Amino acid sequence: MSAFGGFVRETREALRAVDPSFSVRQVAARIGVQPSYLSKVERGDVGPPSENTIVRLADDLGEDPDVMLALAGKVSSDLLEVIRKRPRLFADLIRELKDMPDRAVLRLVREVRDGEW
Amino acid sequence: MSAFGGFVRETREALRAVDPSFSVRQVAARIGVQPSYLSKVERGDVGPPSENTIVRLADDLGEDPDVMLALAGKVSSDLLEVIRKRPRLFADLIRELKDMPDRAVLRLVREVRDGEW
DNA sequence: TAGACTGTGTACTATATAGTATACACTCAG
DNA sequence: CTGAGTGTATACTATATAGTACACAGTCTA
Repeated sequence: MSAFGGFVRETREALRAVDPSFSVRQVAARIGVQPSYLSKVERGDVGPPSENTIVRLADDLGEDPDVMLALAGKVSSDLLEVIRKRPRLFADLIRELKDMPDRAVLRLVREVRDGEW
Repeated sequence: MSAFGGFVRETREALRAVDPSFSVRQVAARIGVQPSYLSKVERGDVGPPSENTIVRLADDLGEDPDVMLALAGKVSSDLLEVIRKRPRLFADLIRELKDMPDRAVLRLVREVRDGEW
């Protein structure tokens, strides 16, 4: 049971407990894959789905797509594009922040967002 | 001629003008691929090589691996790992910085590096 | 003019990615 | 006791990735 698969199964089962439309079949139908495939994904029988499929799944389950992509060992392609456009700048920044505590990075995010600079 | 291939060819040719050991054959031998493959890569006849091969090539050519990976449409796997470990934090930060001018991001990098906070 | 280079064309390959399609056994409400 | 719904096993596939192996024609130089 992969980290990704386990997360999907638990999240979906929790939703199913209060809403029967969160069966494997119905979720699969909504996100546009075969039920057997979603079943295999949940049990880690196959690798995680593509980015698009993960995003549709995250949307259906009400979960954060970036977190679900991370569980699948991926990074959203829009973030990759930002880095690819200015690789030196962002590579330096990310490596610099690699070992910083969450609160330090969070403070940086807020500073940038609030334009305090 | 892809962006990546063109860059490799021009960089290698420039080096070859002053050092004959920068022929297709000899570079290919040093980085561990077939000469015909490197030739095809340079002409964009095939897609860009794997991350490992790009890094060895960047090393041999004395170029920045992050820049060469970016030209190949890729992002270094060590950066991906940083993001994957704290996806919410880094996704927010990167999206926040997406449209910021270079100097603003650079200032941030320096602030973090110099511990001015 | 032979030998040692140069780059490149052609053909092939192994592995991964991202699924589909169909059929099967089980459960549970009416 | 049936029929609608549940999850899953099995078999198959199309495309991409990341190259290898070998042969070939041209050039340069000693």
